[in-house]
Amino acid sequence: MNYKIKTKGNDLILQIPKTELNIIDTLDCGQAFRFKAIDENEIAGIAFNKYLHLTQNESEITFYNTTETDFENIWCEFFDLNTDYIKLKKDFSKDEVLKTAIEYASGIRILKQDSFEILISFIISQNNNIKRIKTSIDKLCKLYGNEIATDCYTFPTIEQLKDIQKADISELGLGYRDDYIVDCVQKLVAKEIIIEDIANMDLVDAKKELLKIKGVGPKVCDCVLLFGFYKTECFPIDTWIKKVLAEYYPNGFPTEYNDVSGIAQQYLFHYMRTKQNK
DNA sequence: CCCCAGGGTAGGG
DNA sequence: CCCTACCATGGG
Repeated sequence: MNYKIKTKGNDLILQIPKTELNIIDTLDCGQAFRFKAIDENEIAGIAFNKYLHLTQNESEITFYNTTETDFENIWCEFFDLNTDYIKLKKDFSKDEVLKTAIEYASGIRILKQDSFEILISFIISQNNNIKRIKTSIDKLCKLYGNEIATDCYTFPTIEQLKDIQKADISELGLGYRDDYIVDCVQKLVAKEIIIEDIANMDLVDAKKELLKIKGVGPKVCDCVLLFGFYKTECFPIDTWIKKVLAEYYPNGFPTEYNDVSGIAQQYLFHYMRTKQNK
């Protein structure tokens, strides 16, 4: 990690340019669903069973009530701080479209999130919109997670969800995705799929495992592998990326980025989805 | 009323 | 292999 940290009372300060980690763009660009922006430079939410409250200026991020131990054990990896995004973005910027998307939101990084949380979240995401995905996940956490602060709930564990039936989660408003969540939990509880093992599999086997779950197709599978297992060669193609490919890459996405195309994908996704409103 | 959303399944050709 | 109707729900 090339960035300096210091403590200030109970808070921890990370010295990093906003162009290398923008907390709002990163936490609220559709890869995570549990953070809410408070204003332009402030955001809070829950990840890895911890409540995280951040503010930011051009050169520093303040992690409120955060120990150095938690930073080193959790947040350093969570924000992918050991990857050189300056080099990545330099390579990406040889491509004009990517260059535009990166200039639009250069502080996006891929979050290394909990694989079970990502699996459930992206099953919910199918043919759905981000606002509604967040609402459903919030309800799931409130119903089955632990309250770690006032009205702040952890994402439930497999154990906490092990007995759920379709009727139990009808209030989440998932529609037909009820069955998919139940099927997923049941396969994990039965150890038909062992989620920890997927991290050590090659891509072909990992995909084969995830595709056993109802409601997991190629796109959800790629999202789970990218956001939940940091398989950066996975390039999820949703409705927005379909538009990107149709509009800007009629001859296909450049193969030279194959091993990190998933990271490039996130800049393109965010650009395409939000450029009109900014 | 319409269309759309970080798509997938089942069923038919 | 490909194609497509259908799938609940809420936001715009």
